[in-house]
Amino acid sequence: MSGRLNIDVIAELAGVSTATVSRVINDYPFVREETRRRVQEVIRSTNYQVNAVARNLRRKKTHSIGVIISNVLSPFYSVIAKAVEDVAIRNRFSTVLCNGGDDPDKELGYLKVLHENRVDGIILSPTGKNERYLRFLISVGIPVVFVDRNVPGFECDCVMVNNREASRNAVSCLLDRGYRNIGFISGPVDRVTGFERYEGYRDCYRRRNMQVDEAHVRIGDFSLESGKRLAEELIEGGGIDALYVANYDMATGAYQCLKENGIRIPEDMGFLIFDDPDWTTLVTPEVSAVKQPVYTIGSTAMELLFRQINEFNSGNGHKPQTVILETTLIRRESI
Amino acid sequence: MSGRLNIDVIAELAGVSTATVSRVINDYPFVREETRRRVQEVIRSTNYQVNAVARNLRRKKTHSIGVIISNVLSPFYSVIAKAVEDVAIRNRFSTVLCNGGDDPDKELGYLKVLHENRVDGIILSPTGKNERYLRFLISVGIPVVFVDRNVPGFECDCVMVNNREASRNAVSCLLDRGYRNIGFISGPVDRVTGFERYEGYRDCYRRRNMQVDEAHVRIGDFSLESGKRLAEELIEGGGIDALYVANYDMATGAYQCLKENGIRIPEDMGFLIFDDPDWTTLVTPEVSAVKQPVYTIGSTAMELLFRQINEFNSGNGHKPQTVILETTLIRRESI
DNA sequence: TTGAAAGCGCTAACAA
DNA sequence: TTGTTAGCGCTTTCAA
Repeated sequence: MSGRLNIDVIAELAGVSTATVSRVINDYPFVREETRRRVQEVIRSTNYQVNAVARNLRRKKTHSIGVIISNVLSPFYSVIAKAVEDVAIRNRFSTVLCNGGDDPDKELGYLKVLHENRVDGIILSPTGKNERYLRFLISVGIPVVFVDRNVPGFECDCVMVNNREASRNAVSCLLDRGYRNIGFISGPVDRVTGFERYEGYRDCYRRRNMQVDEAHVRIGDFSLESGKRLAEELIEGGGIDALYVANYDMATGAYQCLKENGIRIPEDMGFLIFDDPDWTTLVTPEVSAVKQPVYTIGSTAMELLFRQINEFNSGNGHKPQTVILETTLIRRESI
Repeated sequence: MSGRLNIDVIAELAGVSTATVSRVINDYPFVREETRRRVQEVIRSTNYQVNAVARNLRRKKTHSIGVIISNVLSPFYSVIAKAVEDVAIRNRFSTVLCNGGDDPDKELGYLKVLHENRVDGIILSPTGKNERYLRFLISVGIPVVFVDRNVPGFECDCVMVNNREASRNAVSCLLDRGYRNIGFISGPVDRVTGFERYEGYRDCYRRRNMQVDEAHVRIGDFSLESGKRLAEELIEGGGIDALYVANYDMATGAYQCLKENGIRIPEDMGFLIFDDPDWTTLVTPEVSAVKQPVYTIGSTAMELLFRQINEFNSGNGHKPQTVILETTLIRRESI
C-alpha cells in the first residue's frame, strides 16, 4: 500500500475538513461550488485516490462480488465469468474470480476467503458439498446465486438451462433422422447437469416405447480424457450408428477418437454434442450441437444477485427463484 | 457484510482480550496452550471469520493482486489468468481479474480501481497508453509486471516470448518446404507483438537476399474478423501458395475463409499460424503452429511479481528484468 | 503470557 | 454549507 496520502492531507491542503473532502469524493450535493473545485484541484494535483479498504470497512460494503466457477479455461465458464464481470462493472462492482475446480475443499476455501473479504454477494456453480457453509453465508447476509447447476433441496436463486428437455430433443432429432443405435456418452449422474441430460436421453426412448440399449451408454466425468476413452469403448463394442456426447470437453475427446479411427461423419456415424465449441464450424463436416445461451446465463445470474443485494439492503425479504433458459439445437452436417 | 460478530465478541466469549484473540488467529507463538484452545473453540462454535477488510486496513497490505488482460475469453489470456491464479493461491494471495479489452480508457479505469483497493501488485498486458499512471503506481510502491508485451522505453519487469525469432523461423520453415509466395497476415505493427512478428517475417527474407512481395502482406488488428477479411483479400489477389497468420484469432478467421473458399490445405495452400489453439489438431489436415508456453508466461509473471513485493517489503531496491521464453514450431500436416 | 490502547483512512450523524 | 467526532474491526506496540 502507498505512503500516507490520505483524506487528512487533502483536507489540510484544501483548507477544509475531512468531512468536506469526503463529500466531494462522493458527489454529495450540498457543497459550495468553489469549495468543491478547490478540493478537486488538490485531489487532481496530488493524484489522490480514495482508500477503498478504509471506505469498505466504514461502509460495511465492498462493492465486490465473488465468482466461483470450476475453471476459467473452459470456454463455457469463461463466457459466464465475462458476462458476470460485464454486468458487474456496469454497476461499478468489481469481481473476484476463483477457479474452484469442482473440488469441494477448494470451493469451501474460496467461500471462506470471499467471506473474509466481505464480498457483497457470491455467484457459484456449486459442487453441492458445502450446503452448511452456504446456509451460514446466507444467514449472515451474503446473498448467493447458483449458475449452471443447483443443489437439490437447497432453496436459492439459480440460473440453469432446460437440460432434460434439450437432451430429449437432441436424441429425438437423431431418431427422426433414422439413426437407430445411438451411443451416448453421459456426464456423471450425481451432478445435476449430468443427470438431467441422462434422463432426457431415456425420456425420449420411453416416450417412443423404445428400449435403451444399455451397452450403448457410458458414464463419463465431463473431462476430455473420459470422452475419448469412452468413445473408444463404444466404437470397439460396435453396432453404433450415431454418437451423442453430453458436454463440450467430452465431445472434444470423442471427436479426437473418431478422427484417429478414421470414422467418417456422418456416413459411418452421426455425431451430435451438447454445448457448441468454436471448432464445430471449423471441422468438416460441421458438427451439430445443442447450444446454451452461455452469456445470458452469466448476465442473468449477476442480475439476480443484484436484485438480492438490493432487497437485502432495503430490508425486504427474498423469495428464491430459478430461471431456466432455453437451448437451441443447431443442425449442421454431422447428422 | 455480516452482522456484528467481531473480535470483541470472541474476546468476550473466551474471557480474554482482543489482542489475545488476534494472536490466536494469526498463529502468534506466545499464547498459553489452554488459552489458545479456548479461543479456538469459541471461534469454531460461532463460525467467526476474521474481517479481512479491517485487517488489510490495519496492516496496509491486502494480500491480493490485480490482473488486467484484454479478455478472459481468449484461450491465450485465460491460460495466463489461470496460471497467475494458481501461483497466487499457492502463496495465499487472491487475484482480481479485469478484462481490459485492450482499451486504454478501460485499462486506466481498472488501474485506478486496483489502486483504490490497494492491491499489493499488478500484472498486465499493457496497451502502452497509460505510462504516466503506471509510473505513479510504481512510485507509490505498487509493483507492476507486464505480460505478453512491454512498453518500449518503460523499465519494468516483463515476461514475453521470442516473437521476432519465432516468426523468422516460421517463415524460414515455409521457405525450406519450397513455398515461394507466402501471404502474411500480420498483427498491428504499433503493438510490440505485432511489430516483432512482422519484423521476423522480413528478417527472414532479408537474410536470404529475397524480396518481400508487399502485395502479399496485410496488416490486421488481431481480431477474427480482420483475419477472415484479409485472407479473403489475399486469395482474391492470387499468386499465393502459403499463408502465415500472426495470431490465434486472425488464424481462426483465415481458416474459415480458406474453408469457405474450398481451398485445399496443403495442396492448394500451405497454412502456418502463430499460437496453437485447440482446433489445430481437430481439423484435417492438422494445422502447423508456433506454440507459446502460455502457462509458463503467466506463472513466471506471478513469480516476478512476488519477488518485487518481497523486495519492496524488505526495503531492497528492485532492478527490472525481462524474461524471454522460447516458443516451439510444431510441424503438422498443413505445410 | 496477557492486556490496554492507539490508530489504519474513511463515512456519517450531529451540531453549528 | 461546513466542521467535529465517533467508530467500522483489526493489529501491534508498550507495559505489566
